Amino acid sequence: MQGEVATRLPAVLEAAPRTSEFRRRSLAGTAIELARPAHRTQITKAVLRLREMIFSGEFSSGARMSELPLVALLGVSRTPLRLALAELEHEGLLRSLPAGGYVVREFTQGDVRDAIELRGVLEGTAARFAAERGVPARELAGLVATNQTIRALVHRADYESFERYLHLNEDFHARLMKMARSPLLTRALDGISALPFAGPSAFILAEAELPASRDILIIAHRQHADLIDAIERRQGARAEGLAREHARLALSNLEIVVEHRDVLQRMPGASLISLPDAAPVSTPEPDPA
Amino acid sequence: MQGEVATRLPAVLEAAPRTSEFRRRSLAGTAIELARPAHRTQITKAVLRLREMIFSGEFSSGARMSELPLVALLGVSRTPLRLALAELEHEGLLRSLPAGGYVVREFTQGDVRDAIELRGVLEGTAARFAAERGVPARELAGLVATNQTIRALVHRADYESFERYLHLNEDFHARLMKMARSPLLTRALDGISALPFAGPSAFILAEAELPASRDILIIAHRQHADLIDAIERRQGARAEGLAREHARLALSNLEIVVEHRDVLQRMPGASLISLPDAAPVSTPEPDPA
DNA sequence: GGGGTGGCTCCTGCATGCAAGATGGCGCTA
DNA sequence: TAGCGCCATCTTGCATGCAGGAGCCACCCC
Repeated sequence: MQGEVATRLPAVLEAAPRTSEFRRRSLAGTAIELARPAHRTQITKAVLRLREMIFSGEFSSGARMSELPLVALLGVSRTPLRLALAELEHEGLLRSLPAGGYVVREFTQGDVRDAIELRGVLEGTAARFAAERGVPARELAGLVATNQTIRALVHRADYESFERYLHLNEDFHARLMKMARSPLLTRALDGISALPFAGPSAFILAEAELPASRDILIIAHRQHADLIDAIERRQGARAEGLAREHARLALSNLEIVVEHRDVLQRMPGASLISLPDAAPVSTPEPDPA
Repeated sequence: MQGEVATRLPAVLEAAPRTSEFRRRSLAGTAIELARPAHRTQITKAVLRLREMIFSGEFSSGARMSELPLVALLGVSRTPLRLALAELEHEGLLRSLPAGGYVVREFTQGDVRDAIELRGVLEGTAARFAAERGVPARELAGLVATNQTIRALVHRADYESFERYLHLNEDFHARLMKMARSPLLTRALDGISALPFAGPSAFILAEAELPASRDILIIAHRQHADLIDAIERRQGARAEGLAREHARLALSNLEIVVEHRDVLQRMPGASLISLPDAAPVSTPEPDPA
């Protein structure tokens, strides 16, 4: 089984950022990307391509993002490229230097921990808002249906199921956020979930590859169900606590994954995370550009 | 007394956004502004000026921010202006249109409420982090000293004291955030506090002008003290709850202020808030540009 | 031999010209 | 008279040229 898993992993690895991207665009995110579906503008073309390259580790963290090489690489002019770089800085993927210019940002393991905790705080707030303010029955039914579909997939091991699980999980969290009816909260959460390791499906990859952590899917499903129950019963504090704990599942996965560096390094955005002891990533030379 | 208050109010109104600006720059915010102190670049020049104009209500919410008029107005070229507009969009002050271009964003009273609640959630998380992770005694002493200085000002009614209070209050909240030692949390909070009505000193103006709400300063001071106590005792949940409730003081002020439209309309950023029933702001014509 | 200084090169920030698309108004037609 | 379509203008998106500044290397002086 492990063999088949390893064989089909690349497809899943490709799917993950795309799913996340879909969520970013379809939910709230920057209206620019929402309005221009594909590569309508050079800016979005550059943003999408750069984000993909950063996630896939083609730029080491700390690498300088000089404009002229990127112009040659992406085929866009400097003007839209600069807008794209500014966008990625706001997303947190790049860091601007005092003297000008950008470098790929580096994240510590503590940053990852905080990002996950912070997502729990914000999703907890969303769950509390939903419980306190009430949710139309129809909307709640949609959430229930999503989770029931998830239930059928939890125990299956094939990879079509896994991809569907990823999508449904994103969908569940998106529906939950929508129930809060708070644009500012959505915006704040998007600012966190834009980081590749902070989204609700970030470390799910580990659950697929490492059978020991597959139980987490069962737990996650139960937490979803309890969350729905709490919202339905208008139990705000319980809903908030459940959502926080639910996010902390990713913390467990983080710990599992740092013990299995090979799994971690195949995750999108792994090259951005600097681990304290071991070799950071594959390439020994940090600055090829 | 009320006379003197009204006479000196404009100075305070001018001071408020400047203080907030200082906090944004000095804390974490966008590294661009941190690196270039004054108007080193045309971008920051445009951002600062536009933000000031939006806060002071020179653009009505919904007004289109066309580039060429702004170029003539600000004396910068279109290239840095576009960067500045993108920056303000990320701050949440502008909204981008599907067809291109930006308009000044409009906020409902519910948005204001959510922003305040959200600030409470994030500051609560900061307080919890500080309590859970521990704070060096020296740093805690600094927070105590700040709050003791505030204590001396709570009962005074002159406006030098008031300006000092504003500054000290910002300082207190900045120190608290620093104690959390979480760059991502700081970033998330900055994303909320950038909104003119969401910062920790947003509605303090009401407390100065309306004697009935002056008690709130006393309550706020006590909450600060309790917050310090909770952090010192490593009581994370208590610290979180206190910080949330502390933010909700601003909700009280919001309610007070919507009853006194004249006070509200002199606040920075008031023109961005659409109130459900009454006339939106002073100017009857929404589009002077 | 080491440190400081001068020059050079690369890079970013800014301005402006051009083109495509959207929007609004006006006129024509049914 | 109302609706539709076309045209003109305005506005944004993009590309490129230019200048200023920071960083680096080499060379010279102490």
